[in-house]
Amino acid sequence: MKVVLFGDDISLLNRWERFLVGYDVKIAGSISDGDEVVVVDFDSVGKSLLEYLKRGEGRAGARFVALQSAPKIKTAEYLLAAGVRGYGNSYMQRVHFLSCIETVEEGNIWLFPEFVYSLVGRVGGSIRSDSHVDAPYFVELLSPREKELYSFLLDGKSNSEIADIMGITVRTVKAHLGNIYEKAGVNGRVELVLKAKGM
Amino acid sequence: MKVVLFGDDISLLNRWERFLVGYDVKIAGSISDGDEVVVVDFDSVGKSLLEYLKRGEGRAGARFVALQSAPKIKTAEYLLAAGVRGYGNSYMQRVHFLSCIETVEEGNIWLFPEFVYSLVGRVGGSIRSDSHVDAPYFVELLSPREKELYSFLLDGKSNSEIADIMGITVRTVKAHLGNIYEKAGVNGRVELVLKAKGM
DNA sequence: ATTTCAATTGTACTCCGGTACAATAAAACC
DNA sequence: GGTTTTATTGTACCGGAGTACAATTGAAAT
Repeated sequence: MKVVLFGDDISLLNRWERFLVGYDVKIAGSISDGDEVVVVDFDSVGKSLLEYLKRGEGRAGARFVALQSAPKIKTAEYLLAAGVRGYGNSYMQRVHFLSCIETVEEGNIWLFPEFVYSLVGRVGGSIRSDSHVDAPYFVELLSPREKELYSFLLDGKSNSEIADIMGITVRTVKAHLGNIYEKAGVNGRVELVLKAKGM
Repeated sequence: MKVVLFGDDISLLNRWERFLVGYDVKIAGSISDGDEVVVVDFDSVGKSLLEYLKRGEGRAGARFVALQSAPKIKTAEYLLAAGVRGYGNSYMQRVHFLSCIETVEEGNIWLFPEFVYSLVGRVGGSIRSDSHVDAPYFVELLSPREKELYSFLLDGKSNSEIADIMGITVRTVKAHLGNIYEKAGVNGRVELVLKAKGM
């Protein structure tokens, strides 16, 4: 995954770069477009980002994350409308910073917690306290060992990788998988993964 | 920070415990209240949690995070209304899991990305003006034909089924798939589906 | 005119996944 | 005690998926 950092505050860029050990990181002199997550220091170069987005350029690949020292709800709304995928605090902890990068890389939207909270507050009227909780799901029917294997499968592991991790043979992996498919009512891995989130 | 894990699924509790290296972790036999983050396997002990929350006990200290193998928006709404502070996927990656714990510990609300997205959608047109946010980013890079094929793949169709539907040969299906995998940066079907679902 | 991209297809091959035969042993349940 | 479930494993086989070689054609952009 490629991450581009953009801003005038060198110490902040260095901070982010330190968080991104193991990632393909570049510090950019200007906004450009590519298949990458672009983290922008909104305090120093917010104008450039807004001009760039207003011009409607570069909608093909880059996912923008705008970070600000004191994030505001109004700014969040504005940036979301402009197409930014992530917005939050420049100085947030590493774990949140990485979660933000991964979330945006996966195509989702990442927002600072206070904004999420405000969204929940705004739609509170439609959050019902008597909502029906869904019926049992096939995962509840799995044996402990089957569940363990299922989690590795959802990590994208192959049968032989799972066998290594769990200290069993590939043959046993297949046996468990056969049981899982039967309980889930599917015919193979792809169907199972599709079912995993009710897709 | 104290984290309590509660559920009947031992492999899942072990998974979470592995993520929480460096934290003060306890695996609980029942729900109790203290100044701590309580992570609950909603699939196995959801009833207990709901009963506990309905009784209105323990509002002083514990912050509850409910995780489920297939999180749903309705359930998110229900649990939020009941006072749960975090809700998401039992099998999410470590970076998101830790971010969730930290966010809830800080007094904020953590929600799985699809729900955040739905909240953004509900607040309305003052935020959303950009329909391309709908799709995972790589989808925007696909040609029309590739997109069409992608949709059938997400329906769980095999290569030969897709070939029949689209009136092309299996060879062409494979060629398009190869292109899609390259644009998505994955090595095969399962990885693609996992990526499509943001897991 | 040239280049690039999209769409299509063939041959060939390897590997992985899934299933069908079978089996044993232990634990839990009736 | 008998039955069921869970966990484990072997042999064998087939088919699907994915990739590496290659190619042609048409449309759009330069």
